[in-house]
Amino acid sequence: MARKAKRKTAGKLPDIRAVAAVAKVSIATVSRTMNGSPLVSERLSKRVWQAIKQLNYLPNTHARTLVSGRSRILGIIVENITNPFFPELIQSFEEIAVARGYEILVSSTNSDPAVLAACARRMLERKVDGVAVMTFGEEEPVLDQLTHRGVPIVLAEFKLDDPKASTILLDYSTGIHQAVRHLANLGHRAIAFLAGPHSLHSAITRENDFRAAMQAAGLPVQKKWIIECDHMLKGGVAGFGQLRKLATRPTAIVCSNDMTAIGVLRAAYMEGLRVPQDLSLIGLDDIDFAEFTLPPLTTIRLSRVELARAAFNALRAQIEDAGNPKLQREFLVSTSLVVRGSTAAPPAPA
Amino acid sequence: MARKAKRKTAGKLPDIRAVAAVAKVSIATVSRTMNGSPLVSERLSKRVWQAIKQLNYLPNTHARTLVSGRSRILGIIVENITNPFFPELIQSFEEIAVARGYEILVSSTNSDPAVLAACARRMLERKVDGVAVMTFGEEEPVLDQLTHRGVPIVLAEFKLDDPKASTILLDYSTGIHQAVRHLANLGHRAIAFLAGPHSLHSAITRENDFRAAMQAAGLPVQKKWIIECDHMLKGGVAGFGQLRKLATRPTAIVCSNDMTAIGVLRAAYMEGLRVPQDLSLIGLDDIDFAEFTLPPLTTIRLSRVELARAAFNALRAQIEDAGNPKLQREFLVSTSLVVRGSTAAPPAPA
DNA sequence: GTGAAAGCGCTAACAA
DNA sequence: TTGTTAGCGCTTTCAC
Repeated sequence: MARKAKRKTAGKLPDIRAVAAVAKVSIATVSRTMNGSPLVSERLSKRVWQAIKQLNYLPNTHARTLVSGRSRILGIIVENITNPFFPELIQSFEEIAVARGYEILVSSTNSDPAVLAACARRMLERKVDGVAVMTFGEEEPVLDQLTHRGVPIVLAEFKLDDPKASTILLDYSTGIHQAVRHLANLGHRAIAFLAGPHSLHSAITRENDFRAAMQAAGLPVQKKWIIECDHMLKGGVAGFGQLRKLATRPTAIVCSNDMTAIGVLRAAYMEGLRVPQDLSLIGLDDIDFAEFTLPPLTTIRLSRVELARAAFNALRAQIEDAGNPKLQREFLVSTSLVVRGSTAAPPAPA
Repeated sequence: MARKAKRKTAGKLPDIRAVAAVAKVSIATVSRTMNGSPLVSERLSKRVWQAIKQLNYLPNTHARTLVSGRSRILGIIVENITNPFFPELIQSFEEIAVARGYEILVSSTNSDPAVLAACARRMLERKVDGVAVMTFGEEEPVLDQLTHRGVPIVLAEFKLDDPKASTILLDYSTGIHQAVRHLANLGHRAIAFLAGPHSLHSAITRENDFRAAMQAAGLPVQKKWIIECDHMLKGGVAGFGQLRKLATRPTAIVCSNDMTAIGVLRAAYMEGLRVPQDLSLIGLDDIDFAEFTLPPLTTIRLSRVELARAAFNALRAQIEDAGNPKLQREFLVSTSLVVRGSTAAPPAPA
């Protein structure tokens, strides 16, 4: 008997039954009201909302998820939350998702496949409705875990042959061609490229696009001037160091991302090299910082907002339009050159 | 009858019953095994784990949460994920939390109380076990929502008179005193302070500590040289602009955070002012970028790792040691000056 | 339109 | 040590 009494006693947070009791309706009606079912009469709906307010009731998402099978949680896995590109991406993604009634679960892998696997597993346990995999490479094997269980995913730049996987194609080519042409127009012929880690699809794509752009501009591609870095500040410093050791040196450097470029900026400064007078420099991403470096960085913009929106839309389509055979599964995000202060004509030969 | 058949059919993900069936034990034994109960014999435990592996079974956290009342999710609310200080903090917090079996839910408020309220609400709905509120101010009213429902929280720098609330005290004073003394030793007497927004406790504390440090160093505090900024890059530019308009100008600037200092660096450069020859500059936080600015930024380090650890420990104590009357509810994180290249002796008077 | 009732997958008494 | 069973709070048939 003490058992039954419990139900009535305080201490417990209000549940749907409490609301139903106050509103003098059934719990089904409360549920329907909260979920915006058109079947509920206005009279009852009003009573329900009032009871909800009065009790300060909050629905339990776990119970909801358990029965409905949908969590309204979206995962977003990024390569490295410490690279400002990603927080900016996460921010946009979160804004869009929250506005549409989704929660997000963020994970950063630091390019470690084991971490990725753990993330995927945790997201599976949390029953995410979809995952945006913004790691830009190295991910395929693990991702099967997700798609095999029917969880929609969206990848940047990599097509997975699975109906549950969508792809965001990044058109680096346009931006990189613009960058190389910009440099060529300024008079540069000796242009280096500090690439990202080859474990990333995106890094390889960017590098290939650079080669293509050089060719298109009729410029020679020097093998020694294409150096694999790590997309981090330190990598830029190291890459620049390697370049300096060479007998013949480039007059301009295109970097696979802004962090690398900022590292170069720092390294060049330490060596007494002036940017852009002695060396022209172009980044990629256009993170917020790019505008605040010394000099402000000329860079190839990759819009986080566009990317986030594409990722969300891809997922939403998969989730809410599941049956549709004509589902859009490919999205395109473009890039374009932003000219600031880190590029100029090459120094006159000595 | 069709109903019953369903249970056996494929399509469904394996649940605890499936595991029990394969292992030929009861579901209770499966549950106990997964949760590491010492009651399970090794013989059965082995069978269970094998079945789990065989079926590729993943427990449903929502079901778990629903019945146990604990979600093993920790919320972390930051002021602005776009300020690199916070991703670095989140990264540490996540690492610690995941290692201890917790998931994290991240939210960024952009200092908007309405957003904070929405975050708190969503976290309540997701039944988080605790929340680290790393917004550094403006938060009290909303936070009651959390504590009233028995959710432990930990605040930076602000004591809430609630048994469920813990506090992390940040000892800015030490670092700021070191900074001012460092400047004074170099010969500076005219030192400005670019403060953070007064809506933040931390900003006010930092400002007060600056005043105290100036006094302690026997230096005059000029009202006009204390300017409220916004802790963002742009704010630093603006604050520097205001300083430049003054008839008498400082020879050194201490900033309430690194972002502000980096903004100043940029603005000074645009005006042809050299740092540190013409102007000395000190930041606060020591974000990863600080080492890579031109010149490298002298700054007051606030360890994200320490802060994250303190936040996690505070929460864990509240959650897992709930009953304990001798719970530690105050934690201290220290700061200290890191001298790099943005400080030097003041220019000789003209 | 509304309500009654059957679970969603799991944990935690309690019984054996 | 192991199994049985009653819910956790909600959505969703299915009746009415």
